[in-house]
Amino acid sequence: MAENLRLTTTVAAVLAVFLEDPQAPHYGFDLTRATGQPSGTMYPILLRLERAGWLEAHWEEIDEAVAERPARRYYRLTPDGLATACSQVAALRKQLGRASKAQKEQVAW
Amino acid sequence: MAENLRLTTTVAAVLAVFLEDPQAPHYGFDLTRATGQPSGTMYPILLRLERAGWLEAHWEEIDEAVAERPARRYYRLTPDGLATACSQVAALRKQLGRASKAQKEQVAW
DNA sequence: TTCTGCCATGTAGGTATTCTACATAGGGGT
DNA sequence: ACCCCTATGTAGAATACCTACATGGCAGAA
Repeated sequence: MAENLRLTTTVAAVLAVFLEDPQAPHYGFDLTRATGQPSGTMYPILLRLERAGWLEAHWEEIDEAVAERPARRYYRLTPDGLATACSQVAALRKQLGRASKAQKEQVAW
Repeated sequence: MAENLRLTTTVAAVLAVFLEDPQAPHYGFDLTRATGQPSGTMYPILLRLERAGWLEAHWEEIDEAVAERPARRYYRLTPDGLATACSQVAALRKQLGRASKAQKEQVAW
C-alpha cells in the first residue's frame, strides 16, 4: 500500500514522468533519457519504488530468436502509487512555489 | 561563485524560503520552523550552502549582558547564490510540471 | 531550588541515496 | 576486429539525511 520512501528530487523526477500519463508504462532506459539520470541511479530507484508498492513491473515478451534488442522491463504506477505520488509531488511543487515571487522578478521563464 | 552542490528536496525547501524575499536574512532556528526540518538536517545544509558560496553569514550583534536569548547566525543569499538558486529551483519546478495533467484529473488542489 | 520548557546552534553515528565506473550481452555498421 | 547502440544491472565510494544528544542561558512553575 505505497509504503514510505524518501521523495528525493531524482525520485520525484521519475514519478513526474509517470504522472504525465498515469496509464502509460515506462522502462528504465527510457526513463534515464527522460530524466537525465544515469543508469546507476535509475535502476535502484525503480527497484525501491517497486518494493514500496508504487510501481508494478513485468518483462516485455519478445521472441528471443528474432529479437533486435534486449527485452525491456516495463513499470507502471499502481493505484496506490498513483495517489501517493500525486499528492507527494504536488506537495513538493507547492513548497517550491514559495519561490515564485523572486523568480518572476528575475527572468522570464 | 555558487559552486556545485546537490539540489535535494530539503535544500530546495530552504532555498525556496530565501527566494520568497531574496533580500531578507534568515537564521537556522527560523528555517527549521519554516521548513519543518530538524536542526540536525538544517545546520549542515546551511554550512554547505555557505561553503558553496550561495549564502553569506554573520553573527547577530547583541549585548551579551542583557541578552534574553542566544545570538543568531544570520544567512543571506549572495548575488551568485540568488541567480543559481533561482534557475535551479525553476528547473526542478519545470521537471515536476510534467505531472500537471494527472494532478488536474485527480483532485482539486 | 529543582524541574521543565524555550531559544539557538551544533555534533555523532548510523542509514539511505546518489554518483562514477564497470559488467553483461546481442545486433549492426565500418 | 572494433566500436557504438540498446538495455539492465552491480560495486564501492561519496554525499546527504535522520535520530538523538550536547551546550547554555533565561523564565516560570512546583
